[in-house]
Amino acid sequence: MERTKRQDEILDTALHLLANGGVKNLTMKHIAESIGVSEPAVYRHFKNKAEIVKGIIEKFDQNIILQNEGIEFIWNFVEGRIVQVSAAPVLAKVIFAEELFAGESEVEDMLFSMMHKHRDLLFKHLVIAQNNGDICQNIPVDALFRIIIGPVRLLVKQWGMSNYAFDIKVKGRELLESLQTILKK
Amino acid sequence: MERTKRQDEILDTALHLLANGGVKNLTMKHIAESIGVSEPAVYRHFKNKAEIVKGIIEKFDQNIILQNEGIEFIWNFVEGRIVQVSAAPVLAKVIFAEELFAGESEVEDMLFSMMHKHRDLLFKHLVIAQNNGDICQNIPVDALFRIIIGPVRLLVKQWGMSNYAFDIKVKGRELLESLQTILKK
Amino acid sequence: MERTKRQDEILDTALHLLANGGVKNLTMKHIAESIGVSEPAVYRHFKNKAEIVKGIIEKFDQNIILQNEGIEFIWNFVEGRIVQVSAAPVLAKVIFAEELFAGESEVEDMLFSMMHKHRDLLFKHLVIAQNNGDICQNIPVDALFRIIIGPVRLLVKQWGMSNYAFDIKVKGRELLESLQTILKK
Amino acid sequence: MERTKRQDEILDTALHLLANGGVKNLTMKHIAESIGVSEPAVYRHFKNKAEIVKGIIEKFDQNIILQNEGIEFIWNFVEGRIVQVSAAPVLAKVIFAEELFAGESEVEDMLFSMMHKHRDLLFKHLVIAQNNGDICQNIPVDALFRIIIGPVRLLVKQWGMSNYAFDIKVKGRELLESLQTILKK
DNA sequence: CATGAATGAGAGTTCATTCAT
DNA sequence: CATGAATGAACTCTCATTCAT
Repeated sequence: MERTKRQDEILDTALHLLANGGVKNLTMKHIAESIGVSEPAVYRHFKNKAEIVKGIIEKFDQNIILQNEGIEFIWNFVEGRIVQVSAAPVLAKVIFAEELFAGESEVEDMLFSMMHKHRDLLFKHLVIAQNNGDICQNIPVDALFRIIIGPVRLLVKQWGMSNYAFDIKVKGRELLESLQTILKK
Repeated sequence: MERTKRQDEILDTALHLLANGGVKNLTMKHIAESIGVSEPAVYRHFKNKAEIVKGIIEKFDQNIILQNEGIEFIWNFVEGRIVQVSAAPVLAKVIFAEELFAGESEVEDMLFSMMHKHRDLLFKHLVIAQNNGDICQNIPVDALFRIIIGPVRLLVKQWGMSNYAFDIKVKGRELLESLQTILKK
Repeated sequence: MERTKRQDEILDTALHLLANGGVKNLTMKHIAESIGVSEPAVYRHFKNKAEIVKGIIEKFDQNIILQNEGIEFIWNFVEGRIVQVSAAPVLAKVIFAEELFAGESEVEDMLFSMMHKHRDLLFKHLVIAQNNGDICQNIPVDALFRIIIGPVRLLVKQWGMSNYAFDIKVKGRELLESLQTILKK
Repeated sequence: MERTKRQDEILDTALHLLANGGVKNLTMKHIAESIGVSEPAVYRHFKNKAEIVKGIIEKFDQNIILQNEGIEFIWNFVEGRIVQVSAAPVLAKVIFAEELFAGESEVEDMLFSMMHKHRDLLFKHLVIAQNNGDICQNIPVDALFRIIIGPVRLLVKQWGMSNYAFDIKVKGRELLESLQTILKK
């Protein structure tokens, strides 16, 4: 889905509004004001507000590097999230806040399927990693999944909620190494 | 803060509305309708909507059993969360959704200080556990914190988002044991 | 369907707005202004604009006197329309303007079933009248129906469009007598 | 007023929009979409929306055959309406719906003068017919006018509202013969 | 302790129209 | 001859809250 310059501008603005002030801050009026046009002008570029929200969600979808396999894929995925978020800090405030869109079923579906896509992918590579002996085999895959992704989500959330009070790259690396240490064998 | 019967009823209703339909579902009108009174009647029991939201947040505060120390405290805390949530499933849909209240600074502060209170407590006992040799010492405390709490939060969230599709007690136990396994020594 | 005083006031106002200025004049803002309250206040009394429109339509439904039969019923019906309209002249401007509500399917259905109810009733009594020899028998019932109702509708419409430029009771009586004259035998 | 091809296309499209969905369906956006151009493009061909509406109204004006006189003219006029409408069925849905344009005074005037022109013409020939003894003389001319035109209007309206559920030529002929029967002498 | 009625502010959206290109 | 982008005005409707009863 190709986007015009204005569409990108709107999505960017919307993301920022969402990050600073939550859902109740994400209004068409605020979007319009932020980019300096009238409200109806926004409708030239997005059919309605829902389309804008969906546009934001699409930004959450990390470009997963497919060339890796097994344990490599896992750590790459983790690192990728940290890089993605540190490159666009506002994301930290909303990327794991699925509840923000509760009640808007179309958006909920998007998020749900995105979550499942990622989970299935990670599961697959976790199994490969276990079979290759690159990761501990004495704990179930779903626990493994939660033990890896849970901390990453929490780290990102803390970074956002603290208004970027620490260096997420440093703490991200620290977390990654810690995970590698305890999940070895 | 003592609560009248009606106040409890309102908070309960509000929590359910929030869980099923998100923030945009938590309106004074819906609250009033759900408990079968008029809107002004709700104002007899709570000064305004913000007070209701704060009342909900207070419910999140887990009653922490203070008699334990070190590693015992940690695992108890984790188990406590699972018990709390399985006893009141709607909590699963909102308890870790701090973003829901973004923009309402008073509420944000409440959540922030609650999070910090828990974190400080866990930090303290994690240090004790490390000093006692009950938990691995080769990873930093904050990483340890994230590796324990992150997965718990994710588990609870998945349970809520899946509409309680699995037995959280079983998966909670599984997660606890996995954490104990990998964090030993 | 019992109506409160305010509801009657709103329906009355709405009817007048519709009559003077057509559909594009029938806005919630105009209704609110006309009765001297704010827009939201109107929503206390009607769930939405559609309910108001439906309320107006219900007013079109003539109270049909059931005690008559055959030819008596027919002429009574015709007279009833004239009386109804002369008692509430604004009706003349909208009562036969089914097209006003085109596109609002729920309202269209209401109008359609009301039209059919009246038509069926008149058909029944026209047949009785023919069997009794009170009306000419050499023309089909549906033509008879159109020859009686068509002129009544046109008369009412002309009265409304001319801004009540003539005495509808006089012209109504004239029309009635003319119909009786030509449809005799 | 000569019309370009594009202008005819626009008027045709507009007429269809008006017939299917009423006034609220007749928007510049819909017109533009229906003929596959942008909105500003429509303004190349008509100064504004009012001009388009006026263009539609002009289509209502029946080409009256002037060679007939008296009773011949009357029946010809009636037949002409049926032919006109059966040739362009969408007309049936709007041609007698003067209320559709209520509030747009310029358009109202057009309709009013068109109605009067036809009425005056028919009056003139009705008088001739009465003088020639071709039609009953014991009822006033305006009643006669309503008794002839009223049923025709109703027939056309019923045909449109029923979505052309019957053969209007058959029913039109039936109506015409019925009128001729009862108005004889 | 509760209600009916009301309100200002603001939500998302659509309208006819204009202007630079 | 056509478009993309924009706009002021207006639309229906919902929000949290207040006040007289």
